[in-house]
Amino acid sequence: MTASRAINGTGYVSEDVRKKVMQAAKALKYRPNVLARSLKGLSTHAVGIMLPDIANPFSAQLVAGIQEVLERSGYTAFLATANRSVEQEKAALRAFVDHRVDGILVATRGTEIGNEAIAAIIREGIPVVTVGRPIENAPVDCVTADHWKGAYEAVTHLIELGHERIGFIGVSPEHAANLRRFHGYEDALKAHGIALRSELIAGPANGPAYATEDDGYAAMMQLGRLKQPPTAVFARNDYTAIGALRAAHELGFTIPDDIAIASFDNIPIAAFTTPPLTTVSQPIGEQGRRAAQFLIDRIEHRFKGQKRELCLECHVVIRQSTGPHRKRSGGGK
Amino acid sequence: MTASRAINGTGYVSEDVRKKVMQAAKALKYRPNVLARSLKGLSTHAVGIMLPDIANPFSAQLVAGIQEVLERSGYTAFLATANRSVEQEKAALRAFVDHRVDGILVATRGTEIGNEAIAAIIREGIPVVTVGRPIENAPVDCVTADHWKGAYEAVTHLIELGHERIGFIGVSPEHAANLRRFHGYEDALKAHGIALRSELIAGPANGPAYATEDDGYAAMMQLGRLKQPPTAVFARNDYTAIGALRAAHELGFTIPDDIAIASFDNIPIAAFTTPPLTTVSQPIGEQGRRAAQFLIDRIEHRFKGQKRELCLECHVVIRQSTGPHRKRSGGGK
DNA sequence: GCTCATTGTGTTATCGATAACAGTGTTAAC
DNA sequence: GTTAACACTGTTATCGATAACACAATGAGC
Repeated sequence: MTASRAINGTGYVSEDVRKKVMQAAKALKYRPNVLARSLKGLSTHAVGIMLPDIANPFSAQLVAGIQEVLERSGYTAFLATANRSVEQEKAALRAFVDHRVDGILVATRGTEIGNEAIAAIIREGIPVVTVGRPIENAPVDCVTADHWKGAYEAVTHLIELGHERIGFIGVSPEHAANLRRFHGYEDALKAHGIALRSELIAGPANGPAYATEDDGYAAMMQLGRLKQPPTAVFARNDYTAIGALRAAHELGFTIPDDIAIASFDNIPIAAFTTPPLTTVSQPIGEQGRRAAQFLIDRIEHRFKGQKRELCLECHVVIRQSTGPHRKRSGGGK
Repeated sequence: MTASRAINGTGYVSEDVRKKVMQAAKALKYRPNVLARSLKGLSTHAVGIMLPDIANPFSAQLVAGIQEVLERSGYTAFLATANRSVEQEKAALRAFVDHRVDGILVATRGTEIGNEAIAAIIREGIPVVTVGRPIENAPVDCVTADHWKGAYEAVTHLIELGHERIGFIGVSPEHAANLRRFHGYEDALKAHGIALRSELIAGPANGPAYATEDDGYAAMMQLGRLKQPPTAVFARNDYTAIGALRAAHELGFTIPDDIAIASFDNIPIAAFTTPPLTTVSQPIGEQGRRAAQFLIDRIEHRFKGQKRELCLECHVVIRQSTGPHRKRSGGGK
């Protein structure tokens, strides 16, 4: 009808009629049916956000950043969680597509299958932007933090404190290859002329997927029982570091005197552990804001290039878990 | 077409045709258009979950519980966060309704306006179930934990340790009336013949809405500077308690010897503060599961009564922040 | 006065799924 | 052998919004 024109302000409508329509709309509490609209291929003004999980303080800050930008542009966000199950992730992505969101932000860890699912969505013409998960072979914009550099600087910090036997906790040697944080560790050692020792690398064997507190506990137990344990470890993330702390205490090590621990993420708990953790902080909110902007640019056809990638800086937060290193009586080869 | 019958398994379709349709569907990667379906008033098999925010570990556990049940019944969940803004909450609820979810789970704190928005949704025929937020005057099912009893038991624990001057942190005396945790505090004192002293109640003046770490800090500063400070405080939630801990340390109080602190929620950090917090744990996952079941019962018309309310038990987790009370030299009137 | 542009309004068709109905053929019942 | 019941399949109309078009009425320009 003419009503559609009046409400959307498109085409010719006399002021007179327009007012009447608006009044009637208010009186009847009219709300346009988003579904009917999108059935015709129009925008739903909704975007989906795919998260690894919700417990994660990372997710919270990321979503806050994303929402800030989305709201400003009139988009609504629907969230979904994968809970580390590729099945759940695929189901949620499908649900987003089925409900015709205008675009999707993906912040889960990468897997082969997941990447294929994302590529399929792109092929359907729905824009996708990932956070912390660059995707090869598909025109998917990506925003990340420089995990490599963050890890590099944290490990350099350990080296500058005098450590030479520095372990890595949170991934098995076989799966370390595609973990940027591991490369940062590796390269920092190399840059200071320290040889990489695979016996100082410990973590779960289930691929590069994730690493939990329990994984950290197990890994530290393994390293702590070596004839010559490391004098410092870099943990892949704070949860892993917390598990490592627990193991170190049980083994009777004093932190940081016997073993210094640094990690990654700077989650809130990291400031409250005993001792508080030295860890790498990444600009999460900013990643969310940038990613959201990338997505909106795609949705509104303001950016049509092949692929944009953005990498933001991290910084090391120094706390007591790496306090000044004193050589142990029998230690230091 | 006949295709619809084949795919949905309704009405008569010969086995022969059914197979052909299924094959074609697979070949074309056919996905039914949920929107078109719901345009006809049918189910979208999606439900909305309205959360206060995401940082909250409460949200995480709640969603996990909810998802568990939803998934089993073939529903997809879309989450949204209110971030303490009634505006955002209303916008998100409207978005859920616009996108025709089958039902909504609401876990935000109550406000007058929010309640009215929920009542309006119910009137539109969309089932709503709330968690921890009973709503008067509307047929909204609700699942809660017994905050009253939890607080009652925590405060009783303090009393049994010998405390008599027990403060309450996290709400101003004027707004305490509709806070169940406060009533638990009040009634525990009364039951043990201890008079309520309004000078020992401190919290933000901005209504019963919420209380943060900063609120806890400010409140403890206020109580700690009294001529006769309390020997114990009960904090409305763990964040508030953490702020209170910080203030107490700054004021030079030793916890628990000078002031014992108990709180509510048992968030993960609570086990890692110095000293670890005695706090009340509520069965969050179970609340989520029950609420989800309530909602599905409504959606699938398996329950048609006026209103169901369910209240689950809490329990006190004793840690070092309330360690055995030793009378202070000059204290204890 | 005629043509044409401009402004305003109503009509039809469409998106995809499906309910309701209208057919066709086949078998069973009396 | 006629009627009735059943099995199957195709047709039409519908949900709500809107693009595309058709049709008025008005005024400008020559």
